[in-house]
Amino acid sequence: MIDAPRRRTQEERREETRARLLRATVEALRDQGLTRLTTPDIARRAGVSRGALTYHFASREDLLVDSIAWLLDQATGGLRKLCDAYPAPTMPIEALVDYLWDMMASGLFQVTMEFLPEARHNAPFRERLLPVVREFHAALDASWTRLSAVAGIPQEEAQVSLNATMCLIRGMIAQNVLRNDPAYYEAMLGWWKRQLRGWLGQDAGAAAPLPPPILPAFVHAEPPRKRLVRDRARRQAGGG
Amino acid sequence: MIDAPRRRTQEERREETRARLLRATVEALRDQGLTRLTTPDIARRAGVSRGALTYHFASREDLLVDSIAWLLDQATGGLRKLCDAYPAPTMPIEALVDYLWDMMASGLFQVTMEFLPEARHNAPFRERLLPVVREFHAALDASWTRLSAVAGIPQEEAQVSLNATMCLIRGMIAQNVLRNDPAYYEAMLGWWKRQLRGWLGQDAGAAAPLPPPILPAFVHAEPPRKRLVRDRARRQAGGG
DNA sequence: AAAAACAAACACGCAAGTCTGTTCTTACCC
DNA sequence: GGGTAAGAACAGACTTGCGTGTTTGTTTTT
Repeated sequence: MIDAPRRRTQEERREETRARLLRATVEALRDQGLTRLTTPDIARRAGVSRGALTYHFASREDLLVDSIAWLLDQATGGLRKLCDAYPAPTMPIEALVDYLWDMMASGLFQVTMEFLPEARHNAPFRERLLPVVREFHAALDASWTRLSAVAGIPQEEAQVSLNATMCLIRGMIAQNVLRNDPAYYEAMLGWWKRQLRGWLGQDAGAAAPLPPPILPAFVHAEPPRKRLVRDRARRQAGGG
Repeated sequence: MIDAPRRRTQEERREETRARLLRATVEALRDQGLTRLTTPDIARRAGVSRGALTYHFASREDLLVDSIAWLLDQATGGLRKLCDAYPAPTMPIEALVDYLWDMMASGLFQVTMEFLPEARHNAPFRERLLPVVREFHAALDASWTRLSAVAGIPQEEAQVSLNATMCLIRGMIAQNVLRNDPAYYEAMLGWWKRQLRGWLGQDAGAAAPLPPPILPAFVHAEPPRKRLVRDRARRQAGGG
């Protein structure tokens, strides 16, 4: 027999629906991209009606902003947890770089690449994003400071080299879209780790256990084609 | 009196119109972004009719691909010219980094950020872009090799460090969208130049004359609002 | 009973692709 | 070499599809 849907408080209903929508939006953003991000799609993914969506979020843009904030919050939390995992001993720099890479490459920067262009051309949207992103950058800086403290490294040096690490990772992920060449990136990241260890004056360390990623793994699916490809969709007779 | 429009050959007409459309597309892409890139807009910018556009390019996507190829060709040419400018003496690494930064930040990577998400989610589009981008990457690698030769540096080392430079620059430009902080990037780039000079075993060099940028300077205008911002467009009574 | 939460139908705008008609070049012919 | 037919190049109207925001109606909780 099927349980009748348990009675929930209004707040429970509200928060669950909103949470489903936020997560669905981020996943759709990563898997389909911003241009293919439609409110009917999001509602379907979240398992709610479009009416529920429009009830909780007045516009698609509102939903977007809140979803991005949610994602960055998750990332901040993971980062904090990582730092907590290395209180007294020195954090192996390789583990840090690997963690940052996984965090960015598995979802965070994929999603960022989706909304950055919109932020560039849509001032109100950008303004709403700025405080959210500022908070994330502050969390990064705080992490670098904590790490430099436990490792006994000049804070200035840690800031610039670890922020540069983030930029390097961003650039690598961006390039990866049109240059899928794992060896290239592995070599570059390995080289970078060696440089970092030199700057920060560390010896080699063991690999570290990392907190789990925020989103489930992404498989490149490409479901129904939209818009931009209509002319390419003509099927050729024959051929398998 | 007004000159009657000079008689042009079909090829001249064709090439001029196509060139206007390619350039207009790239500029629109940079100034308005891919989501706001409409064929009526492009035609207007190019000073041709929409009919002319659709005559020369069967689809918006065709026009996009050709425009990107054109842009990357321009960049490749500039890079080659830069290398030619430093045949015998050692290229000052600062000049190289500055050139790459200007090239990427003034248009190339701005535009790239626009179409990367589309390439990620649109396989046919991506496949058409791959050979174009491969050629660009090959031109980069060739430049690194040439530079390493004149500078007497191990080629391997030059490849990885200069490709890393490109990735670093990409990441910085991406971050710049939501962290407009010139001092931050200047410091990072300066730090990076010092590191590079160390690896490549150079002394300080004078600033170099750089080839001109591909596109005219961009001023953030944000003309008519589209789509995503409709709800934000409500004007408040009063206020200046 | 009232309000919050949800559901679904409606209307508008817009851009891409298609199509039909017009102007400009070229090639051919006498 | 001038006139003309054919085709390239251009111009603009039309059609369709789709996604957003809106609105009106229903269920659930208070």
